Amino acid sequence: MKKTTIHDIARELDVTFSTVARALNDHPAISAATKAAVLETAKRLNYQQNKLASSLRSGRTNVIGIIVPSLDTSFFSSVVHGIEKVMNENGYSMLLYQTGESLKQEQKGIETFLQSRVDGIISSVSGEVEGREFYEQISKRQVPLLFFDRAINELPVPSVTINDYQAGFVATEHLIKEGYKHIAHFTSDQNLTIFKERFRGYRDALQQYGLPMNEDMICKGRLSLEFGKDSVTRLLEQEKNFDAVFAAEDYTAMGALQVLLERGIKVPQQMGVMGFANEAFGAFVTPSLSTVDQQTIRMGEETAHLFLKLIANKDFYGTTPERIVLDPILIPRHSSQTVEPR
Amino acid sequence: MKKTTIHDIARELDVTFSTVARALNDHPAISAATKAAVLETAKRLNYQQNKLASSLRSGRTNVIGIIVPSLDTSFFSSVVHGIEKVMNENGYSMLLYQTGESLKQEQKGIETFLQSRVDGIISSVSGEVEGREFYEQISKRQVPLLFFDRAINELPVPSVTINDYQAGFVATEHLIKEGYKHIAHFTSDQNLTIFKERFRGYRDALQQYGLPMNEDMICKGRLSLEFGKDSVTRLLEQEKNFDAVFAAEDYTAMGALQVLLERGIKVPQQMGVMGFANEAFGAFVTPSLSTVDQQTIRMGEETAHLFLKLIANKDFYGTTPERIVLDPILIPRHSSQTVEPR
DNA sequence: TTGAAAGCGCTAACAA
DNA sequence: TTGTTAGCGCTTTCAA
Repeated sequence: MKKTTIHDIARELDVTFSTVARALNDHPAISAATKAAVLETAKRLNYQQNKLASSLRSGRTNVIGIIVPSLDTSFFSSVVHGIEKVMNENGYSMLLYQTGESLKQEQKGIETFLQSRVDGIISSVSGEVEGREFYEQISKRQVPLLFFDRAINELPVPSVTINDYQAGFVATEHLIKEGYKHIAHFTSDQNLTIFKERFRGYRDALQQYGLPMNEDMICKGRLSLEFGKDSVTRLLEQEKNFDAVFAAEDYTAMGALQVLLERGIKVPQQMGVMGFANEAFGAFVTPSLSTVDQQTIRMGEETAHLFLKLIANKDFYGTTPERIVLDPILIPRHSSQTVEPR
Repeated sequence: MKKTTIHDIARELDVTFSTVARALNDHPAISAATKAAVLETAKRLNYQQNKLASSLRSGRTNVIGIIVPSLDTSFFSSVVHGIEKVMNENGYSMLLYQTGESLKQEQKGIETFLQSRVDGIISSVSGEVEGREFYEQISKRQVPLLFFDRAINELPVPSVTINDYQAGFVATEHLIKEGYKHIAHFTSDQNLTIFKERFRGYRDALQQYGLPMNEDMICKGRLSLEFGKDSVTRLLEQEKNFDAVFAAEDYTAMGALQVLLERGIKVPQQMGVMGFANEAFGAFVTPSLSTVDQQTIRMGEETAHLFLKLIANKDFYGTTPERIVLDPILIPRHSSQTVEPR
């Protein structure tokens, strides 16, 4: 079945194709009669606009590209959910690209997006190592760019993030106020601002409350259940003097929690545990896992709204990039709350 | 900055633009020298192919459209993860559309995809009520279509699903073999095959083992933690004679589990609980939640592979649709295993 | 209100 | 091996 074009409709009605185009696009200069006739014929012939042609000509695609490390993560899929929802309501479609934390993939994704002439790119970067020059290609081409969660602070790009420093601080402060004094920190070995900031918050909280920070109690690795287990096991076997764990991610915290319980160490009475990200399981485990919520869906929505606001303004690259910083929400649960005095 | 086109490169090198096009597309009939020169100039001028123009002309976009109810669900985001990964490796980009279980959104998504001239559509439908004629638009236009997880069996469309009947059967059978005799079933009120099949499996397992099915013990509603809590509470308060719950979804099972524990009912000794979907939390709760794994990432990969295989064949709509059915994997955990005899 | 015409940037068939 | 030519289907300006 050959596809119907505006020419087919024009032929059918004995008008020119530009009249048809006007009718279809709600152009003001068109008689109600022809418009109705065109719409009727379009429907009858099963006409469907060719966005490729229209975009090629007009220079707008109404498509934005989204780059995330992976969708197989509740955090990112949840943010993407929020972004898509809002963008969709505003007439945009979404091209999606997963990088798997690989810089090369990230570059490939951006190239594809640029070639597809997306109207904008929203990205959460893969690790801030060298070789990010390709982001400059985006600004060179004047394509609106936004970061969410993981931004490159050196670049003048608008972003929506949460205050990871504050998050690290309040998480640690909470543990301190609950009476824990020797708090270990499990974090990522990835070179990402988010983790450095959480660490900085942890460090400053200890300092502010006059507690010493012990380098031995900082464990870095690939965040995961296993890493949490291994790290806490190592600390225990080295007989380090610690009474709480603050992990930069919930699965890691969960691993620690499991080992502690297996070994008969009482949580929260003997040891406090604090995670990060508010994964669904945290509320269900026993003891329930204290954590920090990152407002994922809200982050997605804010990102989309900021994007829409910024592209409404002609001169995207002429204005100082707006950076929205969301507040993290501390979720204290049983793994860190000592009901009885110790 | 004006965008570079093949014409700019041609002018620079004093050749025609078709020579440039050939060089860029690795056409065999081109001298090594010109090719090198073109590539060098292209890079120097920051050339980037315009896919809109290329697709418009060639009739292929290398884009596929994916339709899911929501990404804010570990199941769908995980499957999409798998699909994107494989499709990306094979040179496809992915347009994403969430329906929020709304038929109208689903139709809108499909229309957008068709207008964008995607090379194929992969969809998980929103509820099999009336008004699905728009799917016929897809076949009319000869656009390859695939279903995953939620298929419309009446349509001759290839699909990748899991055997929900078998899943319902083995889950129930497992409970029976563990000694439970009065098994309640909590399921969705959505009119979806997947839930009807799980229910059918449940019913047949009871029958096969000579256990009566009691209509009072079938609860239908919007699957959620709350629904699980409410349902089990109601059964308890009505003093129904039941000793196990098989929920068609993990959060629902979790709700039931929480209420049981709160009321001091021992799981699994007094009551067995079985979920569905293998959500992350199931492994971490106490007692850990028995469930059925749906092989999400594998489902995504299989879907992508089937799609690639089918479009390699010219005549997509001429061949009988292949339906791949994956086996569910029973994951027995503590919530259903009575270690000691009862 | 409608028509005519140009062209977005590319692919691909045919000719030289 | 390279050039010529004709569109793909639409938007948009100018003219009638």
